[in-house]
Amino acid sequence: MNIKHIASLAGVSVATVSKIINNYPDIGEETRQRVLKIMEETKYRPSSSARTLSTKKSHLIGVVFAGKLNVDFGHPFFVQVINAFKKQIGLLGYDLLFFSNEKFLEEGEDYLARSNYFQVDGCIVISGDEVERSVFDLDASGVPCIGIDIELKGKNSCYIMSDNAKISLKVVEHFYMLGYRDIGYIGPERASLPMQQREEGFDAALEKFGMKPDPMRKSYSGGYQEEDGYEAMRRMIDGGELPRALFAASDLLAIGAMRALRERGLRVPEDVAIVGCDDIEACRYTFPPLTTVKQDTDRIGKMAAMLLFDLMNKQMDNRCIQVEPELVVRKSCGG
Amino acid sequence: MNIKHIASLAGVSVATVSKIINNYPDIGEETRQRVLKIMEETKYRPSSSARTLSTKKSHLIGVVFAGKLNVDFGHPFFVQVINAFKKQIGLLGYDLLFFSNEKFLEEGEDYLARSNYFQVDGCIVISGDEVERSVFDLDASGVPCIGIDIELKGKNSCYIMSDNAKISLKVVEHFYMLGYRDIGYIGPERASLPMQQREEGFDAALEKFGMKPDPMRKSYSGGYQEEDGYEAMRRMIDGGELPRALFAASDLLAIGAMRALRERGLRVPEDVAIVGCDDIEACRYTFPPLTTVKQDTDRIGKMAAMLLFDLMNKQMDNRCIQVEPELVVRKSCGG
DNA sequence: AAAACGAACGAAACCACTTTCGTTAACGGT
DNA sequence: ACCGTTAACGAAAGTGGTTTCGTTCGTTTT
Repeated sequence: MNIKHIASLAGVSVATVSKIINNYPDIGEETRQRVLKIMEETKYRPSSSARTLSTKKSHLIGVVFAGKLNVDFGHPFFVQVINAFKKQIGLLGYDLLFFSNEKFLEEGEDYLARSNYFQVDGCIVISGDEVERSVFDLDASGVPCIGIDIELKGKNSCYIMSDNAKISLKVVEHFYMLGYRDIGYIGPERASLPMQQREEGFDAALEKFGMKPDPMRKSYSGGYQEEDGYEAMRRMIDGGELPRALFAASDLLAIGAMRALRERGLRVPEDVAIVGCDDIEACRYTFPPLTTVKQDTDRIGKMAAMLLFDLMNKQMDNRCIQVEPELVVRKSCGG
Repeated sequence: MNIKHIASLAGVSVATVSKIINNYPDIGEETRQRVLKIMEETKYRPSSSARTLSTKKSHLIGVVFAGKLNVDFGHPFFVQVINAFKKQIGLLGYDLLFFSNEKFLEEGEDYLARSNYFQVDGCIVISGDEVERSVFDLDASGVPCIGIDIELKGKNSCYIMSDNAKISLKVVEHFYMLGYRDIGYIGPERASLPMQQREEGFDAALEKFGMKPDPMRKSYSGGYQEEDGYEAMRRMIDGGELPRALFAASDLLAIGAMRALRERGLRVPEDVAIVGCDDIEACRYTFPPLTTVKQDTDRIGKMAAMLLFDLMNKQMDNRCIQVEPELVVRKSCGG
């Protein structure tokens, strides 16, 4: 069932049918209704590939998980963002295409090639840790891109992330209000931009409240996982200088740290208060429930969609949007 | 940069280039190499839409989340399955297209229409709770479909789910070995097929071990969420008949039940032992860590991909595959 | 009544590729 | 020298739409 059938059923030309589909104004009302009715009855739907072929617009958004394979559907933050993004971009008439990196990595293909192949109208790129070069090729190529937690500099790109300095500020402030003057930090060492910002923001916040950063109260983790937090915490305990309050740069890190603490007979929050970051679902179910800073993933995803839409449809400057974080107080700092 | 450019650069016809791309045998080795070299240098990639248009194959798999909107990227089980599925289907050369239900629900479009529009080669449909009619239209249409946790009967469909009866059997057996003779159940009442199977399997398993099902030891939850488990547990506590062991048909339910127990001063596992189902990430971080039955999501996803591949490429009978579950012992039953 | 005009519609080129079928030339066999 | 065969390649007809540019015809203007 294609446009030709519809045309002949309605006794008009294919051009006319096409114009009706695309809301051209130069069609009489009676014919429009007649054709519409036939399309309805036959459940006709135009073919997206034929359409894409002639218009160069696919109404598809490519989704790229940048970074070593751990950033995929399993990543809680990513999942929330993409969920919100999907809702909003769906409302705007786009569908999501997930590039499968498996096959094409082995064949040496890259994201740009995939984007061209499918003629996606734009891409959202979400970054975990280190980012492969091919992501920046894509960015530089002029395909409209919006980056989450990654600095994209292409002329048709923008990027969005939480205000990470403010995240740290909020936790330090929270500790300070609770009377803590002795605050440690756990986070990955050579890390993504957001993580760097969190650490720098942490140091800055300490200063702001009249405390001074102390390298002895920092413990660097290899990665972002629970296990990494566990290791980092153990090293901090064994190192001797145990702070009374601790900011872990991700919830998983915090959860791992709590496990290490518990193993050594230390109690949260009595012996050490702790706050995480991200507000993944698991925070609510730990013991004690973890105080954390929520990244506003709904807003990030939604903004990403709207920004990308603008990027695809009008000229725009490259810019970065920061999204306000929110402290979520649970039980891991007492109270 | 299209096939015509390549052809003229190489001094051959477009037909020849096309044949080279598609590995036709009737091309001389020298010309093949020459053309290949040019394609390499120009980074040429054929257009997927043109290709789809003429071959009717898009190499795209449609992903449909069936059920009331809660089944999306936020659903842990779904996410794990789709992740494994994506890996395997990616290896086979397919990419994933997520239908955005937002827009098209409001416009009265359905899954079948979307599938036709994009000419997806097949679909994976993942079911949470109740399933809208449009899913069965898709199933019946002959588009190759594979269902996860949903019984699809179309002639080009298969479905996969965990062996839910065995899940229940394994938990009852576990409790039995630990000496419990008094086992309760929490689960949704009017529920999806897997949930029904779990409940029936539970009853059957009790009989098998010489215990008898007791309605007083069942508490039905409205849904699948933590809150639902909390409510159901409270009702059970207030109802008076508190079993010493409890099987919750999902981890979130179990986590909610644990919260209700703790609130009433009851301890897990001392006062009541509990096991959940699914093995979501949070199980590891609850207090105590939750013993549960792991659905083998890797295997489910992978099998789904391979089955769908067969469905798309050869004639096959409709059938159902059951996947073996695995008990994961943590701390919520003592020991 | 002739000219001008606008509304409604269609012819045809185009998008980038696939695939069938035909053509050509070289080669081996007799 | 002639025929049959095969290897290597190209012409052209699809595939299902979109869009430009006419064309036709009824209506208004002068």
